[in-house]
Amino acid sequence: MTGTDGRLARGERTRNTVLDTAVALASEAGLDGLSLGQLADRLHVSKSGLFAHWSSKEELQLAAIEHARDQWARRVVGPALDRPRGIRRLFALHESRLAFYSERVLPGGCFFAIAEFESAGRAGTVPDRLAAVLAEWITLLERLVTEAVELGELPPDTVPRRLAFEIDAAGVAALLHSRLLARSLDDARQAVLARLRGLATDPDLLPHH
Amino acid sequence: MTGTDGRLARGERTRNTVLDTAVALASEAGLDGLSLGQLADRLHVSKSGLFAHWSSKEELQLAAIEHARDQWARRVVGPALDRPRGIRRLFALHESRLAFYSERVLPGGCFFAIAEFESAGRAGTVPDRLAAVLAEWITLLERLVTEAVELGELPPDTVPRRLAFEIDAAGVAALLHSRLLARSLDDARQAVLARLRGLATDPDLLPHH
DNA sequence: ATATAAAAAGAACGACCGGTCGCACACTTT
DNA sequence: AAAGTGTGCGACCGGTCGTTCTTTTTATAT
Repeated sequence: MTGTDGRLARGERTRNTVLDTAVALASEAGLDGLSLGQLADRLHVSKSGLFAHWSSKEELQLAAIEHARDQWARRVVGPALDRPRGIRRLFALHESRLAFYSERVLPGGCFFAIAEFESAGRAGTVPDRLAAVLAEWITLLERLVTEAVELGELPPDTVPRRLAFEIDAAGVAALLHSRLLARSLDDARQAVLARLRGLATDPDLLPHH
Repeated sequence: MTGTDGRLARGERTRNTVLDTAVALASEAGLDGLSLGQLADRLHVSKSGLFAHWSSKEELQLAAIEHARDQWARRVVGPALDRPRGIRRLFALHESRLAFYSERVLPGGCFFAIAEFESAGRAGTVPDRLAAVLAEWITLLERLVTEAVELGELPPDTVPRRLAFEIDAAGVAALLHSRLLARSLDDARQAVLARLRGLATDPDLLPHH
C-alpha cells in the first residue's frame, strides 16, 4: 500500500510550519530582513535543515509569497465572497481586511505591504511575483466595484479603478499608522463606509455606523 | 578673526553630503537596510571616516531623520504654505507631496514611509523619533483642515482627523503603488480633488480637473 | 532484517556587518 | 614653534549572513 509516505508527509508538515513562521517574521522585517539563522532558531531547527526543503533563500522567499497569498485568500477574500455580490461584498472585503490587521494575525500586520515597499524599484523574481499578487488584489477590488455598478448599486459613472484605489488606500494607511495612531483602523472603516454610503443607490445595504 | 574654521566648515559640508546620500539610500532600503559600508563606498569615503562624524550607526540614523525632515519641510510643506490659508493650501500640500514623489527626489520615493513600516512595533530611539515626525505631519494636515473649516470653506461638521486621514491615505497608497500602477499618482490627485470639491462650500477655489 | 531515500544536524566557507584602533594630515590656537 | 583639535584613512575585531559539504537519524519498501 502506497500513497501515504510518512516521510513525505512529515516533510510537507515541516514545510508548512516553516512557511508559517517565515511569513510571520517577514511581515515584521520584510523578505530581505528575513534571516535564515533567525528563522531556524525560532523553529528549533538547524539552518542547514532548511536547505533540505529549499535550495536557496530566494526559493524560500517565493514559497513564502505563495503561502502568504493562500493565507490572504482564506482569511480575507474568502469570507467576503460569502456575502451577496455587489456593494455589500465590496465593503465586506474592506472590513475583513481591516479585521485581518486588527486581529494581528501577523505580527507585522501585513506580509505584502512591507514586501512591496521593500522591493519597490528593484528587479528580480521576487519583486515580479509580488507585483503579480498585488495586481491580482487590485483587480479583485475593481471587479467587485464593477459588479456593484452592474447591479445598479453604484452609479453608472463610477470609475472602478479610482474607487478601488480609494478603498485600498484606506486599508494601506490604516495598516501603516496602526501602530501609532490608535484610531487608524476605525478611521479607515468609517471613511470607506461614508464614501460608499454617499455613492450607493440604496445606502441601507450598508451598516449605519 | 574667528568664526570661519576651515576644518569645521569642511566637516559640516561632509556631514551634509553624507546625509544627502544616507537619506537617498535609506529611502530604498530603509534605515536598517542602510549599510555603512555601502554608504561609504557610494561616497568614495572610508567606513571609519563616517565614525569621525557620528559615534554609531544609530546616531547617523537619527541625523538622517532630521535631514529628511528638513528636506520634507523645504520641498513639500514650504511651497504649500505660500498658498492662501484654507482649502487651497490644504490641496496644495497634497499636490506638492505627490510632486515630491513623481519628481523622484528620493530614489525610493519617501524616506519616512519605508522607515515607518520598518520600525513598526519596534522600540527604540529611532522609532520614537520617527513616530514624533509622523505625528507632526498628521497634525499639520489636521490643522489645515481645521483652518479651512474655520474659514467656512469646509462644512462645520467636518471631522478634521478623518479628512486628514483620507488625504494622507491617498498619498501613502500613491507612493506604495507608484512603481507598479502607472496612474496611482494621478488617481491620488483626482480622488482627493473630487473629495474636496464635493465638500467645499465654494468648489471654484479648487482646480477643475 | 535490510536496503533505500527523505529529513535533519553539524561544521566550515567567504563575504559582509557595525565598530575600534592607531596614525597622518590640515588647520587653529597659544 | 609647539600644542591641540577636526578630519579622514587602513587594518583589523567578533559576529552574522547565505551557502555548501559530509554525516547521522528516521521512516518506508522489499
